[in-house]
Amino acid sequence: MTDAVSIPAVAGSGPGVPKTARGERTRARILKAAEETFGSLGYHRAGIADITRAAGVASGTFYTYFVSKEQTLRELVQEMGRRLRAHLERETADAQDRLESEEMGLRAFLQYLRDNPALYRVLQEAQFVDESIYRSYYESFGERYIRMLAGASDRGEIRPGNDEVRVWALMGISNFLGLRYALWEKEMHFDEIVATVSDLLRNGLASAGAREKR
Amino acid sequence: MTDAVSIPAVAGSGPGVPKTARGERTRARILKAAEETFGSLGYHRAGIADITRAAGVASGTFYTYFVSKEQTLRELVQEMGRRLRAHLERETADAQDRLESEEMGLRAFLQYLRDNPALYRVLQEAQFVDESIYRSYYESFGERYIRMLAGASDRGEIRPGNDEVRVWALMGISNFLGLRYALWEKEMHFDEIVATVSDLLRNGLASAGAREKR
Amino acid sequence: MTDAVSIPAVAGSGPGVPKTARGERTRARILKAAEETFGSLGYHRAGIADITRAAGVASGTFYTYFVSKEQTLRELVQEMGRRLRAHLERETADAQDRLESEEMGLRAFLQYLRDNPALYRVLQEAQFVDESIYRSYYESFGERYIRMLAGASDRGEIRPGNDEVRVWALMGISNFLGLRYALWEKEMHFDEIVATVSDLLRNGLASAGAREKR
Amino acid sequence: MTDAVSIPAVAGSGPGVPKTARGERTRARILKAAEETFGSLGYHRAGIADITRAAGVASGTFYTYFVSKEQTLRELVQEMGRRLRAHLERETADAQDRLESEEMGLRAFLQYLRDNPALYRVLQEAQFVDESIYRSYYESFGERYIRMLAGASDRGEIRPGNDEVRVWALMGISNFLGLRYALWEKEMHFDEIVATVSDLLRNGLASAGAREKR
DNA sequence: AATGAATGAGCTTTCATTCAT
DNA sequence: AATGAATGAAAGCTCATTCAT
Repeated sequence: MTDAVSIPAVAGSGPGVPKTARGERTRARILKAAEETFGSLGYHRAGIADITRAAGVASGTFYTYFVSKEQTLRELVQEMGRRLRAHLERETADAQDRLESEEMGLRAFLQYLRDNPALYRVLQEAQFVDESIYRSYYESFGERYIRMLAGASDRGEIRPGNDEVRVWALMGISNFLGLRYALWEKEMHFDEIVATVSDLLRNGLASAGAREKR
Repeated sequence: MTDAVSIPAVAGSGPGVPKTARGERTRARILKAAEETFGSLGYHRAGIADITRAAGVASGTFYTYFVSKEQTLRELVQEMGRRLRAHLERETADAQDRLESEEMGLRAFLQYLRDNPALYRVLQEAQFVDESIYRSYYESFGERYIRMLAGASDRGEIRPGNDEVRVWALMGISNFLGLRYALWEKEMHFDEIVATVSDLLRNGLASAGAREKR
Repeated sequence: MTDAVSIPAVAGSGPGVPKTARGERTRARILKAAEETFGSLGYHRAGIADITRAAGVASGTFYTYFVSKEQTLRELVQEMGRRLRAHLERETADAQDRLESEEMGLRAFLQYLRDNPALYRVLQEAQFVDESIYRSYYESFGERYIRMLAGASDRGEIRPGNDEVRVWALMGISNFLGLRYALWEKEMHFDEIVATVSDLLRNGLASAGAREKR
Repeated sequence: MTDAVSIPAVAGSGPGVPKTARGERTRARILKAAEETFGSLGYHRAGIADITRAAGVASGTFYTYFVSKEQTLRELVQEMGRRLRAHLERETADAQDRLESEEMGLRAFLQYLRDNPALYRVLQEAQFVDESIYRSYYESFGERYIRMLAGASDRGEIRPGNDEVRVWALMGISNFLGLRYALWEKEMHFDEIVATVSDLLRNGLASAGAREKR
């Protein structure tokens, strides 16, 4: 967070950081077009030509601001991660406790994904182009998440447990529900989804009668 | 195995279905090599030449048995799905109830993934090559799963709820934990993971005091 | 010389050494076409497409046998050097002494260059693509040459002197005369050229009266 | 210097001949940078951007003073040739006779090349970019040289002979010795080189006993 | 005059697929 | 059935040059 101010992200890694406002605009247009194109065609099917066409610039212009297709994907993943994180923080700011925060976070995530479907595809494809960026995406996500669970655990809001494992479980839940209900079939109301997960987190899956053991 | 008869168009597809035992062996060698190669290099980086080299045959031989690289991926996903399902069914056969089945299933999945890391990558990459095969993989998986939850619900083993949503949540949990602990870092004992998830499913995430609401 | 038998030159560095006679023929056709194309258009202006067109094969076929344009240039220089050396050895075999050998060698070189004009251009351009190959071309040439002068010096055929310097001077003479009279303007009879150089080598440039000093 | 007036079309070519002193300076800076860049990277590897970066100006500024990369090379060759010729004339001014002039000229050439290594590369590469400029470089050089030999011949300083051939032989000697001892390996003292060539020119290569014939 | 963004033709290289043997 | 050579479309990328400011 602190470095978000002093370091202009990884943006400075391009062959030429734009020096004029016009250049800045063009660079942004291309990055946006890359997001759309990767999102719709997929990273591998998307050619530089597709991106520049979508951006309305000549193909060579891409290389005025980006070193390579792959490097652009990296930058995109980081930027999209930043945006998502900012969205989630904003949307969960009013939560009274962890459980409520989980509910608000899940709903916010589903909405965000429905509005930004490219996020999912770009992220998933990045996984096999450069695993490290994908890992760092989830690990940076996970670390904060773990701290939040630990805090909630200390405050007695949630049961003690292995927070790392629980965090990855929770991220898995969001991820799959997002894929299924925010990207594939959008017929189910998010309230229903959130309520179901909420029940799972508040009461578990087991019926009261099956709750003993371990 | 039985469906290999009913869906021959997909399972045994290829310009020439092998008629000799030797041909059968060659085809199997190539498919195995494709699995390994897709698993290690990834679908896009893997070339037909890499596959045939790994299989120990000439590059042209690939097309004696397979229509295309993409079609091969499809076949692979189906076969890998079948194998995984068979494994899980075998490993959860002795479960006394749904919760126990969940525990055994998760452990079995983690083990399987650790032993067959290619499964994850092949499946994930297939998602963007042909979404339909990926969806049908999870949907066919999900349908059985939903029926199981419904049965357990009827038997009073688990709380009533939206089974479809719960199934996708559960699949998300397995998937992420598998990626994190069976593929990336293998330092955590599966017992710990299963216990944590088990606690979540049996008692929820919330502490007893925070359990009211809805 | 000895390795010319056991090691198939640098030819084996291509992506695929041809395994069939047909492949052997194609590879040779491409290399020949590369020589012609580099010779006429020059290394930089010559595209792979020019080469393959001249060879009568598809553009991709080039990469069946060669790793890159640059690597091909390297191989070409080595092969052309070998051929020239073989030619000179053949043509100077009957020389009675060093001076006669110089005459026969110069004439043979001029003739060879006139018949193989590509040699000059390919070699000169290679100099700036990969200096090492150019240096090794001349140095391997020079080493033999030095030994010959040393032998002649021992036998009293030539004046004692710094053989290395003399060799480079002699190579410079051939080179420039070749460029001027075998490539640019072919109007002068080689006899005249050889006679002039011969006089220079036998009697020096200075008139008898100016011959003292040092 | 004087011909800068008579051949303005070539020497001062450019879309806009600089009118201000500042423009003059910029143009000179770019030309100097071109020399350095062509010399170090080579004509083909050197991009306009490399040149302007070295000159400390924006890339577009190049075209304020030069028509094209190729045209710049041409101008450079001419200028470098002029400078070399001026240097040689200065350094050989005190020579008493032709032989001494050859010695002083060779030494001066070696020194000049060692101090201006770009000369060699720029010249050699120009050869295949525009043969005519290369030819005219050597031919203009050669013509003066021939006249000098003819004069020396008339004065009885050197043996009569085909001066054109001898001139090209002499230029070849300088060229190769320069490459070998002023650019590649600088370990040998120029005195030794000059002495060796001097002996060759004064007494020939042949020992006294082998001097008959023709 | 000077800047730096923008252009787009052209290049080398890859590789799934087909063909000839 | 099997081989490996041959294909050619397409991709990513470069860079001399032009344009807008």
